Amino acid sequence: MDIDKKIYEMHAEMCKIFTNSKRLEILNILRDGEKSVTELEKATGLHQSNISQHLSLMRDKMIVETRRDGTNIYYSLADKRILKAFDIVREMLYAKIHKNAEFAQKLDEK
Amino acid sequence: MDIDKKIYEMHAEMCKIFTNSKRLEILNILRDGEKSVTELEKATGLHQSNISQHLSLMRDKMIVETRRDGTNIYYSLADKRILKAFDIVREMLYAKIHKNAEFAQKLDEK
DNA sequence: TTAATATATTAGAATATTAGAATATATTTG
DNA sequence: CAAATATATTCTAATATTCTAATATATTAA
Repeated sequence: MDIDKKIYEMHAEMCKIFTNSKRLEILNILRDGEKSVTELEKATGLHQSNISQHLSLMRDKMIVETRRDGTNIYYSLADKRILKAFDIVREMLYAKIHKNAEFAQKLDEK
Repeated sequence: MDIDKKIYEMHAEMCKIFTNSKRLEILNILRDGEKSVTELEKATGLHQSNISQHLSLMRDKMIVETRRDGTNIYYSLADKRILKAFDIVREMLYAKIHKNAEFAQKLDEK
């Protein structure tokens, strides 16, 4: 298969991970370093099974890595470069929000 | 609603656009500048209706912009910053491929 | 106005994703 | 070994996404 197509598919596949706001929240919490499932449960308020599902998915896709310490399992980012990509998207979103706000204001002025 | 949650949701929503390899291919073609639907049809080999659907979606989400010239409609990127994010993801993917290849080679050596 | 070209929309079947409930597994402590 | 704690897995109903084919709309040229 065409190598370019393959990369597009891998890219699309990776982005599927980022289509869930809870997963993005989890990843953003991991920005500061590894966290256990329980810590993530407290930080997000999600059900344990649900967090575990999200983490399992992200581990399969090699977005996060794990380290066991006793009964705890600590999750961390496998490649911190993803944070840079997230930051760019966030910049774009803020710009979009700002643009929309300006547009709304112009409508009000009429 | 919590502003952070809102941003995570917008981010997730935007990433939905990138979960389709055809859309990523289209966006990458637009890297070089605006293209008409027909040009994109030729470049990708996709059905016209399908391209139109993808473009319509990306236009709704303000990822691409349009300009009409006669019967042609030219599509372009609304915010070129997205390309930088794509490049980071691609770097990560290449690193992952490389890592996997090394691992496979170690297995062979045994 | 009619034909030709470019683009958009709709409908529908196949497939994928989600959260939560229930259950299972693994580790430590007593 | 039994109990307690932490984490993982499985199942299911609801919802969302995909592509193709068919049809519709818009613009230009004759």
